[in-house]
Amino acid sequence: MSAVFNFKDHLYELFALALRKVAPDAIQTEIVVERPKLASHGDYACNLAMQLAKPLRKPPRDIAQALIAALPASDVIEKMEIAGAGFINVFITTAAKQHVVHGVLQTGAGYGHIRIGAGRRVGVEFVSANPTGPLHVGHGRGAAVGDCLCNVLHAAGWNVTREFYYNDAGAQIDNLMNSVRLRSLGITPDDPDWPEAGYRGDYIADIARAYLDKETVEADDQHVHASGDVQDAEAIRHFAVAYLRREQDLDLRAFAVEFDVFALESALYTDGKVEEAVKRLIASGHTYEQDDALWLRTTDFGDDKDRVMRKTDGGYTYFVPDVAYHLDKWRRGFTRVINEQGADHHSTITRVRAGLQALDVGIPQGWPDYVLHQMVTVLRNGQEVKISKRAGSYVTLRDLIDEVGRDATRYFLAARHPDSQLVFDIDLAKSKSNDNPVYYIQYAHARISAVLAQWGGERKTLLQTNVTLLDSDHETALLQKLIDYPQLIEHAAQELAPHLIAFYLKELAADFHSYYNGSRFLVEDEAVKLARLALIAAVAQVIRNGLALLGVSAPEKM
RNA sequence: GCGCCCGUAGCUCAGCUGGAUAGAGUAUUGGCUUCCGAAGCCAAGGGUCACUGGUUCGACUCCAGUCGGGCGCACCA
Repeated sequence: MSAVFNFKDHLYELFALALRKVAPDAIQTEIVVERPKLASHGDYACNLAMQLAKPLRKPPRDIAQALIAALPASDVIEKMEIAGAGFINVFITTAAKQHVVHGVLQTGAGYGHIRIGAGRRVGVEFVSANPTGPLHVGHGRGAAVGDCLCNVLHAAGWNVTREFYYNDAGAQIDNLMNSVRLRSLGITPDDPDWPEAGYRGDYIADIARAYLDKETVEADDQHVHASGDVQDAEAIRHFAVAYLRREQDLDLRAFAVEFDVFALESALYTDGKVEEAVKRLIASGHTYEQDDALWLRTTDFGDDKDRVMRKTDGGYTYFVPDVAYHLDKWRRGFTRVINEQGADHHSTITRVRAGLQALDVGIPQGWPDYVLHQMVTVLRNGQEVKISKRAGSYVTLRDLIDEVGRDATRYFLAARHPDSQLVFDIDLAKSKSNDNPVYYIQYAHARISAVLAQWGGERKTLLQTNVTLLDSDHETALLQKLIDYPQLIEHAAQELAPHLIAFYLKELAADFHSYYNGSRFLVEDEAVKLARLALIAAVAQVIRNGLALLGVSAPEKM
């Protein structure tokens, strides 16, 4: 298949050649080829002439004229126009655009897969909830954004490893153990003796009951039997962590999110990785003893004050195992790592990066990358929802999935820029009507499926269909939208912005619905019929591909 | 007080590394089905892009400051 429909890169190359001829002394000038907002401005526009106006000291329109004259011939270009201050607007021939239909139908689920990742490895850590309670809506956002990001990076040609880190060591786990122990002894959060920091949710009582009933839970490929002994703190701790890990796994499964690696904080201690990292940091000379504690001079690496590594009581602060953990990631060969976390963890970034720099093992500055998502508030009947019976003080992910379904939950949590605070409107997500974008997109897919089913022909017929009849406004708009899809993947992967997929799909669905209302497909004229069916089959394919990236289903009937 | 994020239509939000007349959904108003799915389509109204200054041929976009909202500022994790 020799047909070109990556017109953007194609034009970029042509303009680069023209630049060499017109302005050999200014070949470093950045070339930008973009899609204009208005159709009257062509399919692609280049601002190179305006960029060159200053170095060449000539009017941009004259330079544009020269660039056009110097541009190598291309049979995909219908015409070029100079517009505005000196834009070169390029119009692509409809014939060239039509090739995309066969391109999509031939590559199928692979359409949109590009090679910018070049098979390089990237480790993406997300969710990483502590095993101290059920997953809540904030974790859900992390799961939806992180999973979609992984899918996008995979489509962009990266070799992605999904990783979940859980803190099964430290003070909060002591707190969990203690809360379960007290519950086992019949003490409730209402009791005056209940500790201030104790976990209060109903799930603590569930764990205590299971422990007393000597249940067995299966989590992380191991079976943990409860002894029922209320005095055995270690046994309670072990059981409680396993119990909550199982619950979180069930939540993730319900959300259709899978991980390749589960990393345990406790293992970093038992494997000696924490000790080793500490030794390296001391050897690096960036540490010092003060007030019976060991400090890391993070101010050497841009922090605003130094941080304690080893406390007076001999324990390490949180970021020390975190540094050890990231050293381990580095050694596992992840030259690129992306951590998707809630924005409330922001303060650790500087510390972890500083620790990694202090190790002096060749880790580049600014490694790893972070994607931080802002807080989620949940709305019902226009009121903010805070209370969940199970969790005590927040909305669980399971509640949301049960109430509005997996598709809508994933869509709504992934469809916003991670930097923006998110309002999750339960009533909107539940509504099976025109105000719900998930159904709007799925409906487009179901409509196409229905038409194709009614036609009843074979898919391979469409692969050979003559598509030169596709030239109406609606049809060329859809062709261009399909052409844009691979560039969308590239953009979303570069910007680490999975929400762009959701917006694209809404636009694609809108273009289709508009086309649908103005056209009939199962018409008498066989050539027209097959051409239109081929087009909408390609649209359905791209909707499927895009929804798959979001982890949302593409039903044939609704 | 310091750091990070945000501020775009009544509401929820897009706006790509600066580009041409700032967009969508929803809500409001008015239209469209003898025919493939009306969970749809078409149209209208709705804006000081928080504010001020700067950089630029060009600023919603970049920089500085102000105001407002969120999060974080432990020898917690």
